Amino acid sequence: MYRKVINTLAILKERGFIKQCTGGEGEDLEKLMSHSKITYYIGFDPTADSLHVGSLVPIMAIAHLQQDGHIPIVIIGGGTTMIGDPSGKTEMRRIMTQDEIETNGGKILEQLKRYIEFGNSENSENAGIFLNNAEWLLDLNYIEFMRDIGRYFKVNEMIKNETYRQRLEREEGLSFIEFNYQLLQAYDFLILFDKYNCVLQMGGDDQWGNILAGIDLVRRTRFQNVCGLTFPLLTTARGQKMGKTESGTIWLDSNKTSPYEFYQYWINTDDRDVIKFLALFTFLPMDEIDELKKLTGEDIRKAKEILAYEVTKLAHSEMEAKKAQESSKVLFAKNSGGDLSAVPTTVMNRERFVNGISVIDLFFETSLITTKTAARRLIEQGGAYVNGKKITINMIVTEDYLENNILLLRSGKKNYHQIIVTEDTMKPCGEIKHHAVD
RNA sequence: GGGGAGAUACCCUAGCGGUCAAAGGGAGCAGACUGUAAAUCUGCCGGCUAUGCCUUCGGAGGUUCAAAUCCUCCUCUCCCCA
Repeated sequence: MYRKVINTLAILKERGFIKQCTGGEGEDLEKLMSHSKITYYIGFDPTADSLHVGSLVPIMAIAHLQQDGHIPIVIIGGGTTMIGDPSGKTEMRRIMTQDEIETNGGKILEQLKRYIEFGNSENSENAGIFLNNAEWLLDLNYIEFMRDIGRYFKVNEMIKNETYRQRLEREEGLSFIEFNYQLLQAYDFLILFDKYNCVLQMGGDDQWGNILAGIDLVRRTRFQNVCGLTFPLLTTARGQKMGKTESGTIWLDSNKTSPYEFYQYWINTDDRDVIKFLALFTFLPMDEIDELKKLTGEDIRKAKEILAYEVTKLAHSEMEAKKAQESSKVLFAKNSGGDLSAVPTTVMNRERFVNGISVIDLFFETSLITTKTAARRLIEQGGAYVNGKKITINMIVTEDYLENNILLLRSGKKNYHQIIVTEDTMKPCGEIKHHAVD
């Protein structure tokens, strides 16, 4: 391991993971962590069947701590999701079934395994623990809960909380079950403290109030000091939410966002974000990152390439990262003859080209555009290319255009798509899905 | 429970009988410039078998030659009072 710094917290701090921390500058936590290995937890939202780039901050934070020997607990909010966290939401969230949550949770666990070690047995001293809080929330008895837990929450304190105050002030309405969210999350912390001696909860900065509520609950019921830590809520330099692009969310699931697209997302990082992202989303040592910080102008692209490669390697695999990198180099750095297999691909039968296929139809059948009107517009505006040549609206593409049974389409400056032509008439047409391979 | 306001394209928002596929802004796309960055400027921005046709203005009906605009009912949202 590259680690030179002993103090884990210092690592998180210097890499930009810490927004707020209990105990001033985190002295309490520092003390706790220096004495012994601690158990800490983060909750993930199981509302989607995949995590996305926005979840990478907590994931990396968990990984850093685990690499230092601490024991992570990941919980998915199977119980709390059924209520919906009002934090920062203007509307109530859709209520999901346990089934959906279970399924999503399973997929999320698989993704987390790339970053965090979860041992089923005692194969590791600090293997991660994966839990669904439905386990203890679903069977709660209302009266008992009110008596044992509810009594510790003062409504006048709660409504001072930013989360609730906004909702109350705007008179948008805050339903009683949403108001209870904080109690449940605090209760999670208490349960984890009791069962696993979990002493630290981490989360996005919007979770600060909920985390403090949990800390209070443990103090009041168990007379023990536990800690909390929040991550900054990241936006890109342009003010976009992390992981959201024009074309949608950047998922960790390779079926939803291919490794190539994933790589492209990162290599297109804004200049101003590169160093910050290297620190947060890769395990590169800080002194190396400091070196990259010296790059200016066009050279910053080198740092972006490293960022894209490293992050893709973590999320998918070294092989996928290499393929994505090579394909990108062929397309953008004009390294000819390289491997283009990572580029989004559509397979079509040779038959289609015998009589020729109109460029509108050709583009329409790829994921480059979604309607024929868009295809027409793209071509008319001069943004469509086949094999690097600008095309016109009436063009018909025939076998003559094929180069080794491949057509390379381009939309705009940087959206590539290849069409592979097959002789086999039995093979169905369609997009090829990319799967991450270890 | 009483009173009021509203639901318009991806989002915000105008339109309030024909000239409305629907102003403006944002987002997005394309072009120029560049470094697969940012900023800036220009064009596009419902769909299609495309100088025309089709479907849109919460839902269902109705009035009219003509409805996003008027009427009726329904659904939902917000505000004020209790």
